[in-house]
Amino acid sequence: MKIEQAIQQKKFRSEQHKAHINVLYTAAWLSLQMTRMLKPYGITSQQFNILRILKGLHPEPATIKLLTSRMIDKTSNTSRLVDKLLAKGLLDRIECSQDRRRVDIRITDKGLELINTASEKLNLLEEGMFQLADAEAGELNRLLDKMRTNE
Amino acid sequence: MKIEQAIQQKKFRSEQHKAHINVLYTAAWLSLQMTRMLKPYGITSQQFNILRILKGLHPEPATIKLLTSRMIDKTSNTSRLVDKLLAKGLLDRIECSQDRRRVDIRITDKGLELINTASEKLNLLEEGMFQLADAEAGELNRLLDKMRTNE
DNA sequence: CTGCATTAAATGTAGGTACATATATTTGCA
DNA sequence: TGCAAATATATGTACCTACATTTAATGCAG
Repeated sequence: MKIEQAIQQKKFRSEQHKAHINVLYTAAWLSLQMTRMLKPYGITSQQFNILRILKGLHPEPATIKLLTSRMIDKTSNTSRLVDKLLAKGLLDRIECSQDRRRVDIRITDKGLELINTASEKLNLLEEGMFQLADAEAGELNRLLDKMRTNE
Repeated sequence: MKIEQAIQQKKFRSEQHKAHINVLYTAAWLSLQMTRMLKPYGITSQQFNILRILKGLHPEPATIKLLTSRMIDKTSNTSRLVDKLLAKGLLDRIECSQDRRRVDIRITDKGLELINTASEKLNLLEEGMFQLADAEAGELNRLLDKMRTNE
């Protein structure tokens, strides 16, 4: 569906303005797909994001600071998200002996198992979702990176 | 900044997967810019979205249902957002006499004034933000629309 | 013309974000 | 050494989303 139909707006000030709206709309749509897909696993997409980062580092631990720097949403409240995952037994929190301000966080076996199963589902979702050829996806990445030049 | 640096991840499963992450990241970045820009005006970006739609319709009113269908985020809680704007005197709510389930919502002069001032600021922000040529923005729109083919 | 499905809007609840501020620990330097 | 600045994490608050449920009014089939 074209963005014009999706939000029932015929005209836009410019192609740039339309692209702004289109990025927001597409991200909301992608988020919703992911939220629904993860629901049966009892985690949210932000929580999934944290598990994904921890899986990549495993068996090395991460600090809250490291997790935050790798999050897609930079203003996420990592401490509180970690609390939720801890309560579900999906990760461990160990106080760091060298620097007692820091906390080492490591994914548990239960966490690894969950993310492996959920990732398979997510891959299937992405396959159906992505109608883009490799070259098109590459161009999309280039354009998005360029859009954020003033980052 | 490239997405690889932004979230400190060197490798992605595919260009498509990278594009998925990139759309989410770019939207979060755009949202944050907008949130901060609107802060001095005392409204959030969701509230701005509602005022923008009402301005486009003015002097015609909108129902909650119409507003929802035009929102960028389809799961927004339009009733509650309208409540907030009503409390600030930026719109009026009139019960509809033909169909007493419905509520007619119209932007006030104060609302129009606010959105006109805020829009100027937003345009300036967008000018600085968009490094994309018209043709590039057009291509970005095409690719995003295609990404959501299964919508 | 009545009873039930449908529709429009509001609301309860759990989880998230944005930002300011608090708490604890470490570092650096006079 | 001692103490202020810097750093790592946690927390309070206001606003937001996702979804199920509620309330109220309308439409329409028999």
